[in-house]
Amino acid sequence: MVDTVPSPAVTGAGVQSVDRALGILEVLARTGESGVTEIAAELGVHKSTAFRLVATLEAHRLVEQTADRGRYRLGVGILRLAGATTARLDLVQEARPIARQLAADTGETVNIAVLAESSALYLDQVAGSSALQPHNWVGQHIPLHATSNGKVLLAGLDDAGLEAVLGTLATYTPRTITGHRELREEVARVREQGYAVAVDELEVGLTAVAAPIRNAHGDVVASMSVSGPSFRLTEEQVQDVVRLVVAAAVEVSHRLGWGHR
Amino acid sequence: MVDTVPSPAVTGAGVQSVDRALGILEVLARTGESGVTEIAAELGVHKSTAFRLVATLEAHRLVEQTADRGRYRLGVGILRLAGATTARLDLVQEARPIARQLAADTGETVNIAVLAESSALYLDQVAGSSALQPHNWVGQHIPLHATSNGKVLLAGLDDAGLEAVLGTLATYTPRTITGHRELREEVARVREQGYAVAVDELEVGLTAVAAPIRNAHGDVVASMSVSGPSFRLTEEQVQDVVRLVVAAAVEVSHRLGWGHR
DNA sequence: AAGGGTTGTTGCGCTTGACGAAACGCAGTC
DNA sequence: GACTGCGTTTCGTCAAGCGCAACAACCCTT
Repeated sequence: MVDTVPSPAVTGAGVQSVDRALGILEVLARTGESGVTEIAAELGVHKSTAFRLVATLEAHRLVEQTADRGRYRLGVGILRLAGATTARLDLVQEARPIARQLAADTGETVNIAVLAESSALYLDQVAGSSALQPHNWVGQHIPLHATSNGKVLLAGLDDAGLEAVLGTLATYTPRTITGHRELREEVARVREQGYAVAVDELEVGLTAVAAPIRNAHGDVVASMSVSGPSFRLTEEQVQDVVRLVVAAAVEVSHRLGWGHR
Repeated sequence: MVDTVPSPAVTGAGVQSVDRALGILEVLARTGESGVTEIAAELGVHKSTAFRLVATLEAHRLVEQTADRGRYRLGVGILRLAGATTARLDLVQEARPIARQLAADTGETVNIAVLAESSALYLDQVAGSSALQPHNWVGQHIPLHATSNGKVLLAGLDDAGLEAVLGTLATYTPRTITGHRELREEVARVREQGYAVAVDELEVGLTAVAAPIRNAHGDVVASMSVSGPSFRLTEEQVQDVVRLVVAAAVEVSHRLGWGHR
């Protein structure tokens, strides 16, 4: 196969039609909703081709159309697959009931994240009781240096690994840590105290507290966080939340075999 | 195309290779982990075909292999897509058309409520066809122990959470459940039968039936109810309404990803 | 160590199945 | 009412994907 066209959205490896179909899923994930013509243009293929691929995806419930002759968006089949994906991760299985309890106790949203290729990958989320809820982070890659989860995961690395993932540190808010030296100091602090706090570092008005989850060997395999609007998580409240998050993370760690000699 | 083999797992509609690739995802969702040979047998295709499809899926991170030459399982790309899906999946938005249909079928008012800090918060309401209509509850906080919606939401909690929200139980009518023990029994009954009924418990002359709405993890995230004057919702009518409400709630749950496995 | 029996992986022709062009039905809209 | 946009359908063509078979690691048992 030769690269005749730039083909912007398609990686171009493997079975062509499958490759294009998966490209459609990615387009829909990015745009939220698109028409056949729009998708075809994005992939650089003919309308009819895009239509046939979309129809196949629709037969498997991976996409659905909004009206009888309307645009397309991602469907519930994706959620079923996602459920099966997390079901096999015993980390999520073990952590879920504890995360749910933590969400109930704090009234805020609980997230579980792992380290994946220089960023934090969010595996699971339990919504807090409040009507005001943040958007769903599950499946998203989030910068390590601007989140409480990320700092906990960084603190779990040794110095060599830490160095490897530190590239340029993007600025999200005035409070984002952007200097290598400051970040290293912050990571050392997290390591020492066993938890991390991030106030307005990723988004102004967003506060989060995170603690490490360890496996039987004591390695930090994941991070559990409570996050909510800064006006609800004031400095004194954070102190209470820290205790709860750390206790919950320790409980999960125990379930994963940590601390049993 | 002729049906040479039964081809059990594949629907057989649309673009063949895409259809097969998506079939692989479904196989992996079901088995959790499979080898190329196993997958090929399941789809009724040659090993090499299965391998190429799997490799394409892997390029998009939808599947990943356990070791360098190992079996395959669903990958993190699925989670990423799921994140984009739930971002667009609003409970109210998904439930709206179904609630409207339910209101049309029953002729009564349909409400959707979530749990919010020891009370039921009404998110949406679709008016029934009758001229006699209750006032609009949207945005109001309603006691959990005196409504069908509230009892469904209580039934979705574990025992610890249930205990936490049970304070003093206010009396609204002679039929309001006010004893902790009776309420616990009622909640247990709701849990078992999958729906709740409240007759004259909040207001004399007001009858309501509610069923739980679940997310992809099976958690009860909301409750959907049909309510109307008790003289229209007689005991026999309630039986029909129960079926309709439960069916509607299940349909909404499916749209939110519930029902895998 | 040597053997058979598994895996997952890779070239290679043949042909089937997916592609693009164009036409179609249906909504709005000027 | 012609026009323009959409999603959908049909159809002939040809290359893209398929099955075959050989390959390379890995387990077993011998």
